[in-house]
Amino acid sequence: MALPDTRTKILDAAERLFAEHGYRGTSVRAITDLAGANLAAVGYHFGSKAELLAAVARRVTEPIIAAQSAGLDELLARTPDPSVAELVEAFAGPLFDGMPAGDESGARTSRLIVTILSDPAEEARSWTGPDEDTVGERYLAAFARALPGLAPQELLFRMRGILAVTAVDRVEVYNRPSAACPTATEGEEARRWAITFLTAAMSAPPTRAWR
Amino acid sequence: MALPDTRTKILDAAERLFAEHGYRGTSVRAITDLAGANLAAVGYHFGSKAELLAAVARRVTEPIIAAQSAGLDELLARTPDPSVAELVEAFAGPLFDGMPAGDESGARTSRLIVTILSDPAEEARSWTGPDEDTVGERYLAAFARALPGLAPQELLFRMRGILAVTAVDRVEVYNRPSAACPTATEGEEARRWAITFLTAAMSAPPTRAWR
DNA sequence: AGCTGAGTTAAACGTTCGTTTGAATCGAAC
DNA sequence: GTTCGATTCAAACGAACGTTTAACTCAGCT
Repeated sequence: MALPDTRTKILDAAERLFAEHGYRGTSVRAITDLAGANLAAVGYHFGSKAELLAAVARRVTEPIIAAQSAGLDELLARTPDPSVAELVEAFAGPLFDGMPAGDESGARTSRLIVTILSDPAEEARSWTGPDEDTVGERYLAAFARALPGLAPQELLFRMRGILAVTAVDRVEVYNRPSAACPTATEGEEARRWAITFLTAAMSAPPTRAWR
Repeated sequence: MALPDTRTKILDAAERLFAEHGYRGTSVRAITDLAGANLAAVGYHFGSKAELLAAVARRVTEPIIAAQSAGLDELLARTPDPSVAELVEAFAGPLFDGMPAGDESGARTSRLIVTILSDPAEEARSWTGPDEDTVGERYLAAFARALPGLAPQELLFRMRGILAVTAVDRVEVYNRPSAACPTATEGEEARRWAITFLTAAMSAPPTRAWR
């Protein structure tokens, strides 16, 4: 087996530590120690700690938004008007993938996303791949067709709710004190619970106008 | 008007800065500078930065859980078996209160709660008032009666979903680039959207057992 | 006037941080 | 064998951090 080079060793260590302790709670020294690399390797390979975070974030989010995009493509190839349940599954499902079995990397990447998205450090919000916006807008349009009569702002609110439920659940799974490693069935159960929870929520009739 | 003493001036400044930049992103010097107090005042009045965070968290969360508890009391005094919609309103409503009008303090406290709850720093999770557990368990029991046939674990998942939706929505409202101050109608709209979204989600039929 | 104790102050403590430096090391090309 | 670019290394840089110290202020009391 080819041993990984320093660059990916640093990426792996940073992914783990950023997920556990956040951006500000992780020192470059802790990353290079865990990676078995020299302190200056971060500066050499990535330029700065903030650019290292951007590289970690891109590596983690790329397969997820790719799966979301592919899922929507499949759906639209089968029918021009997918149901709310199908859209929820295609959108929220990839956020749960990579999780199951003893492998803890799935839970870690989920937690990493949440940690990055909720990190108050401005460095944690500046990486912005261009693709996740377009896939979000495509789903927005599909949901708008599946939910006629729903005001655009309320639809936006509900789509944020999807991200909220999936993200916070993953954090909770990761944080639970006992049984640190969720079993495969637990991960699959959470996925199914989230789908039913969110499908019902998205399918709710529009809120009547105020007053 | 009585000018506030140093202790509350520090509490106010810390609440604002913790909400904006998180625990690790806020220095004691920044707090005392904003409060117009001396650097050593934090150590004198609170002991340490971590204990200051605990004091801020308690001051913010106490009225919210008090309102949640009072709302449940009112509900149970009226009927022994409240509906899911009533329970959602009583539980999630106080998380939206204090928000409206040009006053930005409501949005700030909401963001503070989210920032603290999601902060990876261990100091941010150690304050734990004893009351919020009991009120959570009381709502759990009430929801269990209103939703017979729902497995306890799935019910727990759904209650976490309530917190997730309300919390993340508030962050998004606070973070929006344009129109930094949400108007009263926007705050009230978000509250009503959340109630319908969450009522539908909580009322979903139980997920069928896996396989 | 003199003492007391809570509160404030400037200054410094030791530590950790992200980053930079310049030399050492290595395999491949010539 | 020598040169070269890429990589790794130990060491140090200055800045910022949380905390502590000891002197100082000042109202309230005897």
